[in-house]
Amino acid sequence: MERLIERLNEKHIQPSHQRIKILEILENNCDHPNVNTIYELLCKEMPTISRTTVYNTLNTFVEKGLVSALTITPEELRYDYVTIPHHHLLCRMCGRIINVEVQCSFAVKKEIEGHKIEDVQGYFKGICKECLIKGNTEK
Amino acid sequence: MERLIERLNEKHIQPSHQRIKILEILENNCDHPNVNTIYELLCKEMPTISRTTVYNTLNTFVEKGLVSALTITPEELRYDYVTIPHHHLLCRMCGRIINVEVQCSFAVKKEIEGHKIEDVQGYFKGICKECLIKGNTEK
DNA sequence: TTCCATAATTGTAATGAATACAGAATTAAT
DNA sequence: ATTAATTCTGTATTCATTACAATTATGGAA
Ligand SMILES: [Mn+2]
Ligand SMILES: [Mn+2]
Ligand SMILES: [Zn+2]
Ligand SMILES: [Zn+2]
Repeated sequence: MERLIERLNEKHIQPSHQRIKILEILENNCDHPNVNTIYELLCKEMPTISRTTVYNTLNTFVEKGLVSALTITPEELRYDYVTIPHHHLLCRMCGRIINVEVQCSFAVKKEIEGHKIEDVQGYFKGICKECLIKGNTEK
Repeated sequence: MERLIERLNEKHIQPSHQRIKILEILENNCDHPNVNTIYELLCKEMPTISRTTVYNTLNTFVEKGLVSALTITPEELRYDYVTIPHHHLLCRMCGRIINVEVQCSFAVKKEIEGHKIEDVQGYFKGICKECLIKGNTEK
């Protein structure tokens, strides 16, 4: 709680109740939730929250570099509490996005073929370990 | 033209006029156009084409593995005539998506940390070479 | 504490990509 | 030519996201 307020202050974001709660949800949900998932979790504790507030807050967080947005699924943005670059796996069975440790030599380059690089995203699509174990392999 | 029909036949897609034209546009536009760009180019030669046909056709192409769809921009899908895996650069100034040669050792793996890998996408965000030369570096 | 300016939140309307669907047109088979 | 299947078209719908204006909360000055 104090730690969350601290993180908000570091990025010069006013720590309102809504913002603290949204950041807390991001911290506790490592499978990169979308706006709707965040909104529904939020409703349990803040029944008056507005969907617009969730959108506004997440946009602010991304602009200030507090969290990152992933464009992996075509339908919607997914949000990531972690901003240091890392790769992801999108499971086509359960829909979760899972962090993957990959040390890619190109992830640190600032220039490739004359183009200026500011951000790197790497992702895999497939079936996650848990779904494989459950035999959850065809829909 | 014959080559395009050949490619459609290989994938068991009936080579209708619309499909041939759409495939031709994809072949001639290497910056990974979206549906609207394809539609507007198409209108010049086929004024009666329907936007729905563009969507249907591209969905068919992707399902049959003739072209690939890129989820790099959050707004829309971008389409790629090339299906063999390669990396991309999204230019935040001109919006083009440019192919980048990167030999990533992870792009060929079939399994990572217990997860089954079926597809790999890697992309960079930044400013393309042409925009840098033009000094087109701040919007 | 009270007042005021600013920022944050909310609800509704609007936008825009993508899909659903049903009828029209085209093509292929008989 | 007739029929059946496929493709194409236009419209309506869905859904994520943004625009906007009104309301509420916040923080500082008096
Ligand atoms: Mn992550
Ligand atoms: Mn490409
Ligand atoms: Zn899974
Ligand atoms: Zn550019």
